[in-house]
Amino acid sequence: MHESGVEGAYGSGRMSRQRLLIARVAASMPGAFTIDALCSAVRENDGSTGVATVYRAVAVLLTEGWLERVGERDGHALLARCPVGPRHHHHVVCDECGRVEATECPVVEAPGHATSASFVITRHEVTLYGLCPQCAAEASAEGVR
Amino acid sequence: MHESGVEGAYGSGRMSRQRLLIARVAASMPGAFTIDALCSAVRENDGSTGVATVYRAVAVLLTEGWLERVGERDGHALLARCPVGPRHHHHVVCDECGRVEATECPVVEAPGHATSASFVITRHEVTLYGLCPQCAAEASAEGVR
DNA sequence: GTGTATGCAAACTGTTTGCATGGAC
DNA sequence: GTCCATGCAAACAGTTTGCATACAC
Repeated sequence: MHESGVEGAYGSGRMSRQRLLIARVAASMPGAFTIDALCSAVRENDGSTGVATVYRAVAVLLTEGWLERVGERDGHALLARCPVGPRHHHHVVCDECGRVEATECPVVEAPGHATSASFVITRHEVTLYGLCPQCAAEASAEGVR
Repeated sequence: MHESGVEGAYGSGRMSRQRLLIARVAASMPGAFTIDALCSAVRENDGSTGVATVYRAVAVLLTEGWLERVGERDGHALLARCPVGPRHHHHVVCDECGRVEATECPVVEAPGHATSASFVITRHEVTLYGLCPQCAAEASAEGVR
């Protein structure tokens, strides 16, 4: 594997053992994750890594665009390594397993849209939630049981 | 004025001086507001009202559906009294003054949507941000100046 | 060698909870 | 009269910061 592009993750910042670990763990997450899930996973791998380091690293990864905020759950931000890059897109989050995929923008920029017609829309946030193929299959199996 | 429907705001809960004040202040907010903006506004009106009371009241107002989470700014939830009611809808938030309006759902439920096709979408969150008519007018006036 | 990243712990912010008291119904 | 809502302060969770040390470059 090509290390998932971990090398440039911190931009011009220095690469340390901890930062490498944090980026690797983040990249290996199956889907969206909260910061403290990341903390746990990192510390499980190396208990000597402090939480502050994880927070600082994540802040850098976010400003570098290597990680993204893709939504939220129970008031906690959901992060994910998004392969799409800076192109305009949104995310689908699996409510069951947290898997995240990029999706095309489902928003109609209809100019005559009812109440919003008088607003000048500059940006929008969209997150779709549901079940990924695997979880959907399991759920329907449960239902039949 | 008809008190903006403050009477039923807390459902079957009891109405107190503080709760009445909190609901009135919330209803008088020009647009979306954060909890601590509400706290400040309430305490400005009656310094003896504790923050805990505001938080507890807001929790009730949210579960009653009298208030709604309409988005977020700097990691803080934006709340607003939404006149639309429980019908499916979304919000347009003015980045400048915080004014909020309801808008029709701009999401296309296209069944064949690229990557999300394999996901079973159960819900979505959409918030539009931009400038309300007034702020847009002011902004363009600034630009011309 | 220089300067950034780290670990630790303390500080800090926003929110919730326990408990005795006051007030709504 | 009963029970809910309040105020206060303490507890709490999540996050950030200060500082001395370790390490990348």
